Amino acid sequence: MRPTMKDVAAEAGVALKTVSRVVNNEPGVNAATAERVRAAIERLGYSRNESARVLRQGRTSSIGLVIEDVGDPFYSGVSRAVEEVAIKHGSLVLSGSSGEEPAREKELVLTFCTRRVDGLIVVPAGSDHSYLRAELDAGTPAVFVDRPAGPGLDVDTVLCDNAGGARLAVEHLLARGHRRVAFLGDSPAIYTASERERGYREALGDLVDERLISMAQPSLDGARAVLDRMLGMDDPPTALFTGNGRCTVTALRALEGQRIALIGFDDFELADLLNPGVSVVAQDPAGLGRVAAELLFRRIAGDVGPVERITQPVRLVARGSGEIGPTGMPTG
Amino acid sequence: MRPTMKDVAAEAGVALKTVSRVVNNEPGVNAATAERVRAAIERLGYSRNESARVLRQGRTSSIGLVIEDVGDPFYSGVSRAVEEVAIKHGSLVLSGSSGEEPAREKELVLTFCTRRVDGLIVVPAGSDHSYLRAELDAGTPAVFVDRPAGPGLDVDTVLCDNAGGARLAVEHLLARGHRRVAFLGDSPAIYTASERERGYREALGDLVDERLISMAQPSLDGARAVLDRMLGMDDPPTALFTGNGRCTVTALRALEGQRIALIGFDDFELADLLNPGVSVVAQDPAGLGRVAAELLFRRIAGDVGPVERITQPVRLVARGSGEIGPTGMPTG
DNA sequence: GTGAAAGCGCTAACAG
DNA sequence: CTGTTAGCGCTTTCAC
Repeated sequence: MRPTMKDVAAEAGVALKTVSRVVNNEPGVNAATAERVRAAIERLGYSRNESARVLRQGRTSSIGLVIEDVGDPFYSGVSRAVEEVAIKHGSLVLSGSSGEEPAREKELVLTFCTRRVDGLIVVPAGSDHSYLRAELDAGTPAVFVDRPAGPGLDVDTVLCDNAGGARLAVEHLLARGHRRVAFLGDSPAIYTASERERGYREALGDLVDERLISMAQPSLDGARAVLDRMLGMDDPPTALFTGNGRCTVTALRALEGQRIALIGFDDFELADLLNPGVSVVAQDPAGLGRVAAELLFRRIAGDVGPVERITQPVRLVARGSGEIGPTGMPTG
Repeated sequence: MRPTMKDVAAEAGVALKTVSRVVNNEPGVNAATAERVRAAIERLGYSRNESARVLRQGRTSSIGLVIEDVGDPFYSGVSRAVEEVAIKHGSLVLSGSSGEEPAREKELVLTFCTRRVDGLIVVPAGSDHSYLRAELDAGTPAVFVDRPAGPGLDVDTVLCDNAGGARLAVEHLLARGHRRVAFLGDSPAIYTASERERGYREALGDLVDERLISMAQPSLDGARAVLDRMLGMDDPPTALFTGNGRCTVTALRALEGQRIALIGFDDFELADLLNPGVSVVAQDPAGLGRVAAELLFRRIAGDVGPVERITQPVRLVARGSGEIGPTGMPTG
């Protein structure tokens, strides 16, 4: 169907290998011959079959990316950055969403391996990654992003400072006079959620009140019930710290305009347009993706240095909601 | 390095082909033999090299997806849906962002073709797709999404009703008494932008005033200047129609709370949380992606019916900003 | 400079 | 039920 190198060789009246040389810009081909080959390629509309090249060379020039959900702005930011770096290295990206299901994560990773990707970038959904051991041993490097690999797997990891960010947020609220700070986080099974909870507890110290902590998948009704209960207490929270972007948005909807200090983990588009603007602890998804991808390509290129564990800083972006005082009035 | 079928065959004491049969679940293998092979596979940690299979079968079980930017929520929605459908068909997705650059689009498409993807889904950035002719002729089906292919290329296309949606928005404003409706759209070189402009003009008819139309890349300062100019006129607009999600957000920022009726094309997260809620013409990115992918897989499966041009409906979501009257007061 | 031959790991086609 | 042979399209090796 499609013309092959053999066809081009016949058309140009040269040997197969000469075509290969021209296609790969290898030196040692007479300029006139090369020109004849190029003409034949043009005439036949030849394009190299990468599958055959891959089979022979063992390098696919592609990497696998497993994230939680491309539809989520945080992960699509990571995605975009990874793609960018991959292009720069002449590599393509095979990507898939795990939807927070460990089985799906495993399936995607193994499928990518079966395609012999040169490397893997994984936002893990599960906590058992023993299935990766064989692939790592076979020489496929992997970098974990946003969450660490399960126990027993020593692998490059790029995280952001979850606990530190949470401390930052809570300290910001404490400095403005709050003593009753509630926490709405995602399921503690998720690494980032439990790390942020840890930072929250560390910052609050003796002020921790278990009744002000709720860790669960954020549904609107659920959040509403939780907030109603908390705000109905004798000593209700005067501030709220939400554990990720989805929690923040859910909480904002559930609050229905009730005025309470709020800081959310994760920045989101339009946070500045709400009234008051939503103060957040901002991560840098693009930075996360870029650093992870660059590390991966270093490994692919043969870097066998010790396992790296990189923590990216986060920063607090004050927009108003986090600067409301315990009495409901804005503070410095 | 990695074990091959040959290794497994040796380990199990059978012929290569028997291993192949077991790996592919082909019938006609003695249960005991199959078990022996499976044990060998397990022992050696064998996983099939998909590259070799691809080379032999000519099917890569992968499709290429070219969008404008994975980081954009609209396109990541499309992406997610495509991925979903692909998984269902046992296919992987190679994806890349064109960043609205025709050269990048072409490069991505051709790279995917060189990898022999089974099919292509393309959100075109450019308007010349003659480079695709050879690939289509070679039997690689393609579906264009969101925007049609350039002239001369008869190919399956899934669009949404851009002009109809724009009409819907403008008529909604007209019905509430507006006579001065401005339009802030993206560059008219982009198909969706010019289609929406067309719908806007059709709905307004004689009320069109060229001074109320601005079509350009939406920068914040640019939007601010345009809006200042328009709102400073003797007969300023009382309503604004924005041509896509980015334009809407930019306009909202530029307006800085100035109260004017507004309807935007494209829905966006948190539109309901702003005050007033932002009325929009909502597309269905997931639907767009799903329909396109399903059509593509029908083609890959051999459907050679006539070229399809599918238009997806849009719907108006009233949230408040589009229901402000010419005097600035809410209307029914 | 150029070319012939071998083989990457697998599946298709046929033979036993 | 099992095995043998050929060959997908390319790169590698070595010979001319």
